[in-house]
Amino acid sequence: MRTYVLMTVIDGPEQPDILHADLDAFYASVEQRDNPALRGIPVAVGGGIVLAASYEAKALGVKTPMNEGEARRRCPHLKVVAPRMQAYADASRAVFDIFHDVSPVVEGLSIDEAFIDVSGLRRLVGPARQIAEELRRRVLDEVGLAVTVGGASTKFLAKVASAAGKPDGLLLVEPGRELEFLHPLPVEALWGVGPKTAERLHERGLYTVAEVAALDRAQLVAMVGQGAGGHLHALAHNQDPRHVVVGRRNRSIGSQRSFPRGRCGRADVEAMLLDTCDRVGRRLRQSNQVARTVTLRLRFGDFKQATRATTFPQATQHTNAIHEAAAELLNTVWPLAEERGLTKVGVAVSNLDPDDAVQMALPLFAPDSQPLDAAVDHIRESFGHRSISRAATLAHISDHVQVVPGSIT
DNA sequence: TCTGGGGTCCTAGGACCC
DNA sequence: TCTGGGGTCCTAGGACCC
Repeated sequence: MRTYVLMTVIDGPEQPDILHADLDAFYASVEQRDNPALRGIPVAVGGGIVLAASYEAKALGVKTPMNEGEARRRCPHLKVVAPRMQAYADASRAVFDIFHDVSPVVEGLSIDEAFIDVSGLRRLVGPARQIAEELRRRVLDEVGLAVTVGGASTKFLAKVASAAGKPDGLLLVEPGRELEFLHPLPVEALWGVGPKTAERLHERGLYTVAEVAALDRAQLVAMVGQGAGGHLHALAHNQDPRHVVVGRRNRSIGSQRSFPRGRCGRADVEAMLLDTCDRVGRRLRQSNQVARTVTLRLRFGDFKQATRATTFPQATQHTNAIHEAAAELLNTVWPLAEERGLTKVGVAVSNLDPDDAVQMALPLFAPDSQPLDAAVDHIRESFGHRSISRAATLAHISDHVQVVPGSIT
């Protein structure tokens, strides 16, 4: 058993540009905020499985995702409350409003964390520490939640810093002292190192980031593959060129459901499939996007997973089309599912494009008088993304096109 | 630790085109 | 008739993150 000493780096006059803000034990904290009887005691949010645990519960070994029985064994006085997703969404929105008020460059990562670029604010507002303190104070005063903030010169290290600063902390890594902070940490601190990769690194005697950093890229690539190897090498040297990106779009939308083995027959599975397709379709339309690929996700009795996918020539938003495709995919794997037993069914759509771009583009070109390629190029240039990815799509929508002469140059 | 539901990214192979 | 490189798109699986 190894132990690691976490070194605290005190920030000096030089201050980092990127903050990572992470709400502490988010769901559980919202419950404790809204119900005073839950404060100071171990609380888990969930039902059957723990979705979030308060710090009092974490201290007794309750983690996510742990099943409720195990959690109660570890913590007999655990108070388990049912999730209230709407309350968490509302709290998240209020917190993100504060983030946006503090800096225009905010990149949400999930319901409870975000990167914030403060590089442009030094002159206007002040250094990172001052901004981070203000942010923490406002989130506590205005929303009633504790947020931990990490700051560093890269996104990756800012995230590591916030993890090290938890709970209810602020940890800034002074520029120039990044490796001093990073290298003593366990390899698991590196973004992308989960159980499998950690095991492979441990097998070769690598336990700390410093030990990974001492290897050259080729050695790491030989251990864990091209992508992950290069990635690990870069992160171990705090090389992470990613910028904080505003308004990133989802690449997929999905919904899934699990159930005990043997519980569901074909009719039940089909009902669940229709329900998940309906949820996915609704969210797709709400987000003003269209999708071309439908993926059916299954988990069998042995917890092995399988996916089956199909791609339409033209994008759709309709529940019916999604459901037809998913039902057809289910048909093809049903013998396998019957043989092995199912424990999960899910549907996801991907290959997303903004719907409004297609709608807005319709009046812009004249399919009869312009070559399709030119029209496609024009739309792509106008909207700056793969708003239409195939001539087939264009041919399909051209029925609805209004001709506006001279609109293509 | 007997395993939720929402995602992201990478890899590898095959089809297909020039 | 055979051989080739480069590129894109699609499917399937897997690791990882919160």
